[in-house]
Amino acid sequence: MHEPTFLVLTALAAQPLHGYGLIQAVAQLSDGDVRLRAGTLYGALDRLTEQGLIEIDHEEAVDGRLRRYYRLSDSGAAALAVQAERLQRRATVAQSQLRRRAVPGMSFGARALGWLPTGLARRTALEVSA
Amino acid sequence: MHEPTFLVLTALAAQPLHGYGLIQAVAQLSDGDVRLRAGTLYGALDRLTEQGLIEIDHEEAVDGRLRRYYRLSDSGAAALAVQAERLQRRATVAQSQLRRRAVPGMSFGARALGWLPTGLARRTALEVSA
DNA sequence: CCTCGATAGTACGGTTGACGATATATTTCG
DNA sequence: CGAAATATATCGTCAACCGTACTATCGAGG
Repeated sequence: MHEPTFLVLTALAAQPLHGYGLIQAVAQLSDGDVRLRAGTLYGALDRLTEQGLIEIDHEEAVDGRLRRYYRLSDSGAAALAVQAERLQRRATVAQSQLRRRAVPGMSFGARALGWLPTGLARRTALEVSA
Repeated sequence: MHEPTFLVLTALAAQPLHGYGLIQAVAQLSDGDVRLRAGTLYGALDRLTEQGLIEIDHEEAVDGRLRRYYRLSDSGAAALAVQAERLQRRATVAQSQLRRRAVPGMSFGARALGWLPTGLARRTALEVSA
């Protein structure tokens, strides 16, 4: 799932919204760094509806203009929760890897071993000692 | 930036790796749920090199097979850090939005004020009644 | 001996999803 | 009267990812 899609679900988690409202909600929730384009939004809305992650809540005609409100379905809420946890894990892992990088006084062996492909670890150790 | 790309940078943050090593490192770092395909990997590697986020560390010929090691550049490390923070924020926002949703029997006031310190909650309640 | 799986890289075609541009229509405000 | 905000929709394009297949070496097992 990409960022725009994720943010659409995030916005709909709190309450039903219509297209234009979503554009603003997403901008707000992302601190202004994701500004949904119409093409992205309505594409995502159609796709998510088809996937059953969101549903049409109701339609309203205000002054001849249609407002179509979407709401998050139960399976959409579940999907969002799973996805949020996933992002959390990815962020944590990346930060922990970055910490391994910075520290200059750390020995290579202590840093690298443990998850290196077998054989490669042995080879590398030999290279270092050579 | 998509997940595979993000995980490639994450894997390279700790130490230089070659293509095949990256496939395994990414699988491990993602708890097995992202298994990079050759097409994805080498496409990403070329793209990231062009963008200056990674660099070729060195090349090795082992048994007639080429091993090309890549390392994370300084700007790549910066980009990864920024991206990781971004994911963290997205995850947090999504989880907070989901919390607002769940409880259906909760009144508006109780939902909105539930987490506020008592004194502040009374203030807000007055504002609402006004 | 020969196949299978792991290691290692390259090439190509297809699909998805996001994006920019554009069209349309109404209300509100200066 | 025109600009900006509100509101939905469509089109073509492109980046990124995916599957698959091809090349190649090596060790293990049948």
